[in-house]
Amino acid sequence: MEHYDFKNIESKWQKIWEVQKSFEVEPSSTKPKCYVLEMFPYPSGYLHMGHLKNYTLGDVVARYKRMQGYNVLHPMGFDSFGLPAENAAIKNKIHPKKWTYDSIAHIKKQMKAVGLSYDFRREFATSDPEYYKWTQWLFLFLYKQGLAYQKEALVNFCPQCQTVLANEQVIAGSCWRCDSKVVKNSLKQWFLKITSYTEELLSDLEILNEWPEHVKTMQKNWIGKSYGAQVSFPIVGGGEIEVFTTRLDTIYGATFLVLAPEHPLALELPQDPEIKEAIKTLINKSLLTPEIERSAEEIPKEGIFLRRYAFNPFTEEKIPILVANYVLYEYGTGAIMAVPAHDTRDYEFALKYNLPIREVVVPQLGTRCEELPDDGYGYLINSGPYDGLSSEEATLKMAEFLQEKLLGKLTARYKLRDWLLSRQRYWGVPIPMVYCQKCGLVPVKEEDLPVLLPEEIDFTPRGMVSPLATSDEFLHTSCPQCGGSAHRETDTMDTFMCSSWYYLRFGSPFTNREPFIKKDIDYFLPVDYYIGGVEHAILHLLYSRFITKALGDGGYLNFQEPFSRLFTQGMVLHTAFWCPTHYWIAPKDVKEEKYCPHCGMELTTSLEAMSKSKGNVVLPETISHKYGTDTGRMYVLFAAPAEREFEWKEEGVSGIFRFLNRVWKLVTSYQDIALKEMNSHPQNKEDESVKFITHKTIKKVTQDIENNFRFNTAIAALMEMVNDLKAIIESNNSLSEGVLKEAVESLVLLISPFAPHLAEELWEKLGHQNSLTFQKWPIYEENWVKEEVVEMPVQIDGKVRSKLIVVRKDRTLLWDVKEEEKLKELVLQDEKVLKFLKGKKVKGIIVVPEKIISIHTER
RNA sequence: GCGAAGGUGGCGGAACUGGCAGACGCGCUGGACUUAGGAUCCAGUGGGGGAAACCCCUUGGGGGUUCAACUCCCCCCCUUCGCACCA
Repeated sequence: MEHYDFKNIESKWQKIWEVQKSFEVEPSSTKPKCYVLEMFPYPSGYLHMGHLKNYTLGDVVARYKRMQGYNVLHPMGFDSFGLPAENAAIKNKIHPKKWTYDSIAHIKKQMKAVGLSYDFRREFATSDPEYYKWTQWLFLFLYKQGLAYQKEALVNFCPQCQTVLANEQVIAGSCWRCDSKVVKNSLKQWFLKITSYTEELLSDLEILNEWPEHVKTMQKNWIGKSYGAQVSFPIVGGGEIEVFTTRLDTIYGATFLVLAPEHPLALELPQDPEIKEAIKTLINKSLLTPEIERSAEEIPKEGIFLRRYAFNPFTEEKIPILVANYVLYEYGTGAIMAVPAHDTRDYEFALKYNLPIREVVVPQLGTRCEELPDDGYGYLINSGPYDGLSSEEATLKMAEFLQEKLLGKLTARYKLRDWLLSRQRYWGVPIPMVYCQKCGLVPVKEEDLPVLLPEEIDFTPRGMVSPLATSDEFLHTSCPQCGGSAHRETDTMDTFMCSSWYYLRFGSPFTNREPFIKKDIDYFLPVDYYIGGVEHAILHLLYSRFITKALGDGGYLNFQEPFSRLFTQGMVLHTAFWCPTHYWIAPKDVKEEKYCPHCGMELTTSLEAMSKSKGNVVLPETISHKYGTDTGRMYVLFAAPAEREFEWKEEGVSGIFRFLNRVWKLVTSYQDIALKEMNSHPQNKEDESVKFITHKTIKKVTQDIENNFRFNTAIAALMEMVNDLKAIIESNNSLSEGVLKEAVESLVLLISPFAPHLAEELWEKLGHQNSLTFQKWPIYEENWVKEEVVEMPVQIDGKVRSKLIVVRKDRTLLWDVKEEEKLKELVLQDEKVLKFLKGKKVKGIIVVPEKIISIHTER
């Protein structure tokens, strides 16, 4: 018998799919669409097991949906602008462009070798001028909508990467890429006004029913809405300080005010030059220290009294004004009312500087707080006319008072801030703006796009200035408005801009006259299944949602949300080694157990997500060369539930390979069975068993695919099917061919999304002419998913003591109530049951149809 | 500190709205076929007791509800991941 020759089979079918253009798709007026998208990769050399898992998840859905009759859009491309290309280029002295496109070529080859069913005609890289032309167009669109603006701002700067970072890219005060501490610098920067959409971004989370809850929570936290009040405190001697508080009810306990060091009033208010100096020192200090050290719990609170006072509008007392490092300028108004009795931070600060503490909210009237600070809600004391009110009532009453006196009102604040777009780096999309001496800031004309990234350039990072500024050819241009001499904006865009709209372009990549043809987008979008890692839960997804909404308001789109269904897959982990001085050490370089090859330091071993930078990648080829890519695909799906991370281990792979071989042997023993016309109606008991196995499996696999990517159990069900079929076939020769044909064909169809090459070959061997890409997915008959004979366990006092064999009526209904009574009689005649009931008194019998019979006795 | 997810054999993991815990796979043990097998096939495999029939125990720990609990309730422990001076 022919053996399972995966090498030839795989290349054969990959060629056929290519020649037959199996996966190319166009909008159709008759077929319903399904848009399956995996997050496209950053092309950093090659694909590893983590990518394989991600793309296979999508591929299974895509292939399944095709068989269900959907017109499936399944595209792929490359997120190819960004830092690593530059870093690699500097390190290896290759141009980022060459490095990037070499990478892309290699990765594409790998993708094809895996048999991913992409429409490669739609492929693009975000660094293609044909694509970034439209990214620039998008920027101009936002600019015209008033959603892009420039601002001198304190920005997060990473000294290691030599670039400005968005707030989202600062993780606990460190750079998201290299972990260096981030410092603050002042620079004129481009921002996108994502805050115009804060409320929509928040409230539309409600309609994303098919998104994982935790991702929505993360976005909610990031947007960070909090309800409170803004209150003006009049300054003694004129002026006022506005604060934001979520605890208006505690305002009688506000015994001092605190300004952030950067607050403009911090330098204006004090009259004493000594204090001014001290404040300047404090400002510098808080700018230079990273926002928060990764593991350090807290920066010690430091403050300076300005020797100025404000009136508490409620108590009308004079309270001191201070400046302190624990108040953030970016949040709220940059100033707070301090209520030490009911806020831990204020309490700590008050103790240190000996400021008054006044308890104003108690848990129950007539009691006192057990311990201060106490940030719980309760009832007011020491609060004048508000005494005795609950926190809630008091807040409303106090707000009325504020409104009357025009001193404030209830309001909400958000943590979300505008998206800092500018990057002082080379390998990115040039921002299409021009500075004219006469006209000022002028957008590049649409017909002059793209503003090409110059290739001959020294792209080493130089800190606060983009490398583009060193290219005279790029820099000097004429003004689009007056034609006079002008120079270009030299900053490039954050690469999240590139990935914030790529899913739209996939729906319509063939036009070079507009970013996309609306009619095509109307058909294919939104994305039905979006699959990728949780690491993009905030940044990429929030930006994409924002861009979708902005384009929608501009009339370009007619849907609210770009991704209807989101699936976050668990990462593939592998052992990695870490040296405190030499960072990640590739496992292949670790010879002496756990010692750094460079310095001999002891290495830290940990499980990490596979990534090139950690050196712990395993390539798909290590499996496909030995077992074939179908085995590799199936293994990453079988090893663990799709949403869970798992540690890569090669040991388990052979199990899948053995299984595919069993499938091969089983199916090839029925060559050309498809050519015969046969009735699949069962003729005998064995036929019925086979029929039952078949339909039970169809049901299970279908539901597992539909129900949240439960591919691991779907594959287990297929294994069970094969095991059971083999057992029956080997012990019987009375099986009807029609029933067998149905079983074997179903098996091949069911396995095809997972192991498409094998399935195609077997389908052909069975005698079919056409590729099974568009074969109909099998449908189970409800009649045949339940076995006729049911074995019911009998429990006595909670322990299984016997089993009762019951025959189902008409395959559907098990029994009616009368028969339930009969079963009770029956079970009391059972020998084993009688044995265990000896000397006991039966208190009750419970019959759960299809499940169990439970007897309990008096105890 | 706050929030979320999770803890089941030697390992990865199954178990639908409470109904036979350990599906499926790896590994391991024994056997068959073999010059050989790291190929294939068959059998066994949670722990303990017993010659056996069988019996007892077992889903992080402790309590509870129920005829019946991995599943529900209360308390505690541990792990992972988010957020973290956000007023």
